Amino acid sequence: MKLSTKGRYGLRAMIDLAIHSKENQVSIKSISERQEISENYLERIIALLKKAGYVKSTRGAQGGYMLTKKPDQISVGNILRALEGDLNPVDCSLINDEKVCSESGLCVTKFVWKRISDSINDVVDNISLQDLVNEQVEIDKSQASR
Amino acid sequence: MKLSTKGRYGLRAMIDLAIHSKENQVSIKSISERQEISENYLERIIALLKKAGYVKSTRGAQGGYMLTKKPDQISVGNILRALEGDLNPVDCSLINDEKVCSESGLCVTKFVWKRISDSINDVVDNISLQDLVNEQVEIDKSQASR
DNA sequence: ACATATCCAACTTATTTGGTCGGATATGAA
DNA sequence: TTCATATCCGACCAAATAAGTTGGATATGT
Ligand code: FES
Ligand code: FES
Repeated sequence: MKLSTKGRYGLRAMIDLAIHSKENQVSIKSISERQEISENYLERIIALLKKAGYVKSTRGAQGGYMLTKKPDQISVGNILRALEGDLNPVDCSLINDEKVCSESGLCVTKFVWKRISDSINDVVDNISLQDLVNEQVEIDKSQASR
Repeated sequence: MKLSTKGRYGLRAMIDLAIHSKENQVSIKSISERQEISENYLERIIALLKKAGYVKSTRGAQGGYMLTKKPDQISVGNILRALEGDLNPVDCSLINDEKVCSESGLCVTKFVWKRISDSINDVVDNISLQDLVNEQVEIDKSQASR
């Protein structure tokens, strides 16, 4: 029941992008330095976010990445699902309508899984990237004044 | 972000025990047959539940397992945490006060992890084993009358 | 031309998951 | 007492997944 490093690193990368890509392109290298994540690995993570449509890129010198939308239009749920796949605690027909569970009619644990799933998705879909950026700005402010 | 088979099998085993261990001891073998879980593996899972204090055993012929408490005194959260460890999406100081996260003062993702964690635990702590037994009885009833 | 970047597939290594196996021990019943 | 039925328990194992690396191809501003 743990998120992988993809989800954790990827969320930090998106916060970093939201803060730094307002006008300029942001390179993998600079994110990697600020966030202390391996350049190579970060590249693969951002590729997933690009494929999911939350990030766009420009190649070549002075190139880099930017968000495709405003941070308040991207939820933490969007980001985590792009990186981790669905956030359901089990693969169950009731939740993701694949035909995984046989005899789902007799199954009672599915009610538990469904409620967990709903609650997780509810939380992450109601936190936007902008919310986290705001928190970060607050933290940085109080750090600066020490 | 998935539960392992331990959690899934274990919860089913506990429901089975709640239904069948009202007066008699219930053997691994019989649970394994009803739930279609390997005897050997189930044994290891139930050992965890025993260690956590939700199940007691009697050795030898006619032996087996019983619950230590009434099903309404055991929550799904109790069971899942005994089998899976904590249900937090990350190992973070804010949540489980191990000193895992360095610079937690600067970290903003922890707010996300905390809210996910709280919501999961809230759900599972508010479903009792008895609730699931009741659902199961309903399902069995409607199956019988077909 | 060249330094700076992204792009991308293949590879590697470490860890976790999902078991199995073999025996030791306990106990009710014949 | 013997035997079948159980739990107990540590060691072992294979497959899958996570986590990260490597090497090169391609694009582009200066
Ligand atoms: S877990 Fe999907 S129906 Fe039981
Ligand atoms: S994840 Fe624990 S402080 Fe950031």
